[in-house]
Amino acid sequence: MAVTIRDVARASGVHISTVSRTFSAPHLVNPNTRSRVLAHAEELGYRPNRAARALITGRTYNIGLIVADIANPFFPPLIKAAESQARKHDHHIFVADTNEDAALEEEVVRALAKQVDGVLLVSPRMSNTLIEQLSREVPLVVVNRQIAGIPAVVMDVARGARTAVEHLTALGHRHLALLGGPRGSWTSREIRRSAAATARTAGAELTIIGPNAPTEFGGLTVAQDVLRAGATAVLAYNDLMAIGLIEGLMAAGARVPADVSVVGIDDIMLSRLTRPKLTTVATPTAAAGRAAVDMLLAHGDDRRTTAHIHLQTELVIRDSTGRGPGPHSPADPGDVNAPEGVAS
Amino acid sequence: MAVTIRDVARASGVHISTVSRTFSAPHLVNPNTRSRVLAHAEELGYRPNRAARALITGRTYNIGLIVADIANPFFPPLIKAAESQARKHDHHIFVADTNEDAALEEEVVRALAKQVDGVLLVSPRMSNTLIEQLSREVPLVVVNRQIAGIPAVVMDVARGARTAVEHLTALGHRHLALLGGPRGSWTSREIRRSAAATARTAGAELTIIGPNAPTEFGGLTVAQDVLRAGATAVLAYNDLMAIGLIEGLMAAGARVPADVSVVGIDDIMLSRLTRPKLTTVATPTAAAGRAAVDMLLAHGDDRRTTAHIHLQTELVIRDSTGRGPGPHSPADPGDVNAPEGVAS
DNA sequence: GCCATTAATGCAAGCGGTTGCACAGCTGTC
DNA sequence: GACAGCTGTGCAACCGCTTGCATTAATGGC
Repeated sequence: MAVTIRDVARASGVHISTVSRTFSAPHLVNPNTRSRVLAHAEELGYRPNRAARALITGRTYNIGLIVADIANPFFPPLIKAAESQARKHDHHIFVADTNEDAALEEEVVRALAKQVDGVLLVSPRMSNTLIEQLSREVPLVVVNRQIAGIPAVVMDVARGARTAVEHLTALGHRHLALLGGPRGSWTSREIRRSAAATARTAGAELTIIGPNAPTEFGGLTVAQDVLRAGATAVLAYNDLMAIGLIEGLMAAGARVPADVSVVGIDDIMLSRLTRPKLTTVATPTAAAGRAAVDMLLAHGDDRRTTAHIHLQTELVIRDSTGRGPGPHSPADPGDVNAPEGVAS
Repeated sequence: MAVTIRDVARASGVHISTVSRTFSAPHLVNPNTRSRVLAHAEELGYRPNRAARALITGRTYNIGLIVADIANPFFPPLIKAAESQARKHDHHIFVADTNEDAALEEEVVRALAKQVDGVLLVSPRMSNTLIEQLSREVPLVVVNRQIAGIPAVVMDVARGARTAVEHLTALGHRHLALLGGPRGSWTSREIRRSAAATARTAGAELTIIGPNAPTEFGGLTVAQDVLRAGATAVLAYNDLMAIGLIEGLMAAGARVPADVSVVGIDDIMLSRLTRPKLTTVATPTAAAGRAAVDMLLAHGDDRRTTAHIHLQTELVIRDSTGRGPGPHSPADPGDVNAPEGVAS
């Protein structure tokens, strides 16, 4: 049915090994022969079977990409960038969604291991130990997690969280809440650590709420907790939770940002479009996707590339944060509230 | 390095064919032998190499999924559902993003053909002829396109467009605009055909604007065209364009829905969260992803499954549509505008 | 108790390629 | 003109696995 190397060999009157070399070691074949073979290959529509090739060479030209939830708007830009970068290097991408389930992550890595050159683990939920173990079975690049000896791309959320908390305390907020992310999230721990340290320095109180599902619903359901805690400003694990929280706060009669300020993390497309527009910490997701693919492909060359790439984050101030009850720092503009802010 | 069938055979003291049969034809091997082999396989961490198996059986247990733009929020829920459904049947999914480029679609299908059992072509931009040709090289299931002889999953956008236009004319709008989608989109043509027919029946005028990029920016840039045309209601090819259009209209000083009503299509998550909340035609994207995978997997059994599955759409009335200048149908509630509608 | 079945396993070819090695023909050197 | 050294190609083994066929042992019918 499909055209194989044998068909091309027969048509060109050469041995299959010559056809093989025409594609994988062109300098070893006579230019005349080569062009004849290429012509016949073209005519027959021949394409080397990558799986067959991989059987011998060990290179599949495939990459596995494992994410917690494709439908979470944080991931698609990363997937898109990774796919595009991979294809630039003639690689294809397997995408798997683990539904925030650590056990499933392990299973999928193992299932994919044999048919990929490496796996990108984005925001994994499983333990470091397990990741280290898996990295002995298949080349791994981890995004949003730091593990000694494992190549990683991390976004500097700690700095992002610090900037966000400083923004809030500068606005005069003295009682902050932090909505934690899912259990097992390195990012969530980083944020908590950094936010706690920054709040302490600023002399502000910080109530931790969570872990929570990193979804709109996860934010929606803790609105009452935030109000009950008496916080006037909230930093959420991600934008989705921040948006859900705002919905929940409004439903409870609280105004954002007049009564409660909310900051998200990620700067997903949504954040510009909700009302009030969300103040958030922008994370370079596309760059992370590209960098992770690059690391994985470089990995093949020198075995022990265990570098960690750090990507900067940036606070984007929009309309969901405003003055708190305390004195605000004059350095910070007081009227960050948008004129088109939601009606009170 | 990796453990192969030979390692398991050696450990179990049987021939490799017995190990092979233990996994792919268990009824042919003695229960005692089988359990012994399984025990050793488990212990060694053996997993059959799917690529090697595929070489002989022709079944890869992989599926290709080709979309125009992963970052377009319409696609992720579909991808997620397809991936989940595929994994339920022990298949993995290659995801490729073609950036709305028809030529790239063809290239990717061909590149993937040898290592998948079939390809899901979601909202393809290439020609029917080319799709027919490709379907002779690899099993294809098309989503959002109808081609005789090719299995397809289509969402009934024609009906959705009709319902949307009827909604608008019932509100008293007499001059409508339609924002077309990208060139090559079957959905876009369906919408146009249906909207035109419905508008004619209702005696309303319909201005067609497009083709356009199916993005927020694509909607934003045609806001002026809409105003210039004098339309008081707009049906957009998708929610993203509708949202961009609303931004553009507001920037130009027009109020939504007071001056112009806007209806989108898709009901992406965003649509509930923007202000005003978007009236839109909900399309069953997750169901489409599942159905497409099911069709592809069934395809293997009886060769000529060329059924077309039709999925229903539904108009979701929110806050972006309101009364037009003409008489409105009493059957239609007049006060669809939300109380929290954007300030005038 | 003999023969035809049947059950369980081994053997080996082959899926579509790659690659180390052998070999033939040509070139250039002395 | 003999020989070393290329260059270009063919040969055959092999990657990890499946599968038709052969082989052997055990079973059952009469």
